[in-house]
Amino acid sequence: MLTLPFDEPPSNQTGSPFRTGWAANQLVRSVKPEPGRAPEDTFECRRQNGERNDREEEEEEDEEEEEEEKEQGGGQRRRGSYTKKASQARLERVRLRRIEANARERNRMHSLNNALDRLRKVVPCHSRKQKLSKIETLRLARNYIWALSEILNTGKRPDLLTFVQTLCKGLSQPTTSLVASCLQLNPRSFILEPGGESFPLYPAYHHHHHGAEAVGCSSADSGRPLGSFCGPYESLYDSPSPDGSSPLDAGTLNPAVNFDGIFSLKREEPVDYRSCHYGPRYCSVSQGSSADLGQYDVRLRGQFYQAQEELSKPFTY
DNA sequence: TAGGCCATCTGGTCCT
DNA sequence: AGGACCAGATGGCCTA
Repeated sequence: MLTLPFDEPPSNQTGSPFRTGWAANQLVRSVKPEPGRAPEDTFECRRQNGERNDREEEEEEDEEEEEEEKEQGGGQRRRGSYTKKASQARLERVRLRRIEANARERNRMHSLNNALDRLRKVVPCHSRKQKLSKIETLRLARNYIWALSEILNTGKRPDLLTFVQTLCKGLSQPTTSLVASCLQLNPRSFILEPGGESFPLYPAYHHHHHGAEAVGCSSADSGRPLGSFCGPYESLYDSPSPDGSSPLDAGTLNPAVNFDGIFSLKREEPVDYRSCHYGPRYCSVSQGSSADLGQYDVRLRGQFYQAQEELSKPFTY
């Protein structure tokens, strides 16, 4: 399922929260429930069980200490109160450590989310309005890498349909639809059944949008079954699917410098869109379709530079 | 309302 | 000892 983007990732982990007294704030928050959060979700309340465990442990320790004192013939009251205070301090330390650990964990997850956001931006279909879920982002990225590596390995251009099928392998239907919309394909034409076979075939493209432009191995307006297209994973790809073994698994993929096809990892000559296999409309941002394509980025060709630049950035958290 | 996704807390484990 | 990493639990939000 696609999820709506949150306003702004809690990014810029410029500093650990507890360097700015965040932990202390949490101590306050632990007493006063955070608005919008159920009371039982507060640190204090949610800790009830764990806290009790900690306290039980502390009390057990205290008992042990007292027993030790008795054994040693001590057991004076002053010393007892002293250990009480000491255990209180220890308890505070334990609580503080927990709060700090929580903050670190939160930070860690934020870093992970930031990385995922960056991944979302370099994945073929990037929507500002509807963002891919984490799992779908990872799946799409994997498929994308797989597809690119196959292109580099075989040196063949995939037809659009095959390419999109590869991208959408294993994705949820909403994500598949999104990718299809990005590439102006009819999702029904290539959505794979669980077994990996295509659904019964329909005219593949939105004729109303850019006309019946021939794409791939077939003419779009012929109504020819998609089976007559370059079959998925057949003509182009040697490996059966992204789910099977891939060159990435084998570690045989060399970093490609120039592939004069759909994707340009590095290009020395000016782009000639007449040679673009998918036509110029797939080489730039789409706009104005029934699926409100204006909100999407399709990262092919020229946009790939941007993607690469994005990838080249050092990871900053 | 159920299900998906997410953020957060938490305790355990491993590593330095 | 303390931090990083991980997975489970929990509750909130959103959508179909």
